[in-house]
Amino acid sequence: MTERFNFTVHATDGDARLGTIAMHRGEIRTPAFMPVGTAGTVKAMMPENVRSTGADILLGNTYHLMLRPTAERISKLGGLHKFMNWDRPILTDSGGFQVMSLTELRKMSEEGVSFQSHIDGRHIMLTPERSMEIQRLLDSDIVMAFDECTPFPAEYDVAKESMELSMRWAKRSRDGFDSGEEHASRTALFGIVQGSVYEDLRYRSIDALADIGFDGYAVGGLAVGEGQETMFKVLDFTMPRMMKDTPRYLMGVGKPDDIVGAVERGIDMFDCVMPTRSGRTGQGFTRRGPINMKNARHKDDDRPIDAECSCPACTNYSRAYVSHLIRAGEIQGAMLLTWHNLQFYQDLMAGLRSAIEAGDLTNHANRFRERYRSGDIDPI
RNA sequence: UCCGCCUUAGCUCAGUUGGUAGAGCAAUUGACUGUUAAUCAAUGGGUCGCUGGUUCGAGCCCAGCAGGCGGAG
Repeated sequence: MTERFNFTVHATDGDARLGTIAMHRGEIRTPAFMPVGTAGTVKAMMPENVRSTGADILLGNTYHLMLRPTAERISKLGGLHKFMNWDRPILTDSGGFQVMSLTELRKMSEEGVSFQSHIDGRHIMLTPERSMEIQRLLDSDIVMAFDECTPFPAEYDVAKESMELSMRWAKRSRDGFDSGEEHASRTALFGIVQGSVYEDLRYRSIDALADIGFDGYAVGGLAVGEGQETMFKVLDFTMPRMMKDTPRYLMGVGKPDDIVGAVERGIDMFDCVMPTRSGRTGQGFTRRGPINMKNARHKDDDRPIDAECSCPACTNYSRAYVSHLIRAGEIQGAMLLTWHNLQFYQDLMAGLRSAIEAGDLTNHANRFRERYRSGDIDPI
C-alpha cells in the first residue's frame, strides 16, 4: 500500500514550487493542470488520450454526477475510475460552484442548498454531509469541501457572511469526510479559502481552515469576473499567508497567462474548462497566442495549429483541415482542437516545472508572456 | 398555343387593410476561467425579375415583357 497523500516540494524559485503529490492511484506533478471531466468524461476526449497529453489527475463533479447517472449507481458499478476508465487520481468538486452558477434554481440555508435539477426539475438538497457522501460513493481521491463560491462583485458584508458560511460548512465537510473511515484512510480532503477581494476576510478564512486542518487548501471565488489584475492582487496578499507544506489549488483558473502568473505567486494546482470548452467552440491555444479556428484566414493554411506542438492535431493535420471541421460542425474538429489545447496546457505546465527546477522561472515566464501576448500567430 | 401559380439577402422563405423590408441558415468577427455550453453574441449583406401605369405614397393594386414550375391541348 502506497501513501495516502504525500506532498513533497523538490525545488522552489521565488514563491513558486516544484513538487509531487504521491497518492495510492498515482503521482501528481506540480504545478499541475487538471482537465475538467464534469459528467464523467473529458468532453471529446478518450481518457487514454488525456493521459497521453501528460495529465496526472482529472476533475470530476459532484453536482452533475449526483443527478445523472447518480452517485449510488456509479458506486454499484465500481466507482468513478472504473466507470470512466481513468485509473489515476480524480479530484471532485463539491457542487459549490453550481451554488453560484445555477443561482436562479437554488435556495440557500444554513443547512445547505436546495437545487432544482436542470435535467428533470426535481428538488434536491445538497449539504456538506451529502456532498461528502457523494464524493465517497464516487471514490474520489481528492475531495473538495462543500462551499459557496461568492459571486463577484460582492459587498463586504455579503462576502463576509458568505465566507463565514463556507467556513462552517468546511467544518461539517471535515466531519462528514472523516466519518467515511475506509475512504478517508486512502484519500484527501481540501478546504477552500473564500473572502472575495477583501484582505482581512481572506486571512480569516485561511485561519478558520487551518484550525480545522486539511490536506490541501484551495483559493476559491476567483476568475469570476474580477479580471486578471484584481485576481493577482488578491493572490499577492493571500498567498503569503497560505500554508507552505500543503498544496495550494487555484480553482477554475484559467487562461495560460493567468496560470503562469499564479504559479509565480505560489499556486500548485489548477483546473479550468478553457482548453476543453474552447476546443469545442473553435479557439485554439498557441505559443504565440490564442487563435480562432473559425477565421477565414485559416481556410488555405496548410501549416499546423502550432508548429512546436507534438499533438496529433499538429502532427497530422493542417489549420485548413481543422478549420474546415470546426466550420462544418464535425465532431472530429472538436476532438482535434480539444486534444491540441490539452496538450498545450500540459506543455505549459511542464515548461513551468522545468523552469522552477532550473531556477529560471522569471525569465521563462517573461519569455512566455512576450510571445503569447504578441498575438503573432503567423510566423514566417 | 391557352390557363394557373411563382420570381424579396449567398440559400430557403415571411411580409398584416398600399406608408421605401424581416427571419432562419450561410458569411464575417468577437466572447468563452471550480462546464446547465459541439455554446452564446455582434456585424455586414436587398434598384423586392424587368418596363410602364394608378396613387401624395407600390414588395403589396393594374398592364405588358422575361424566366421557372404545373396543368390543358
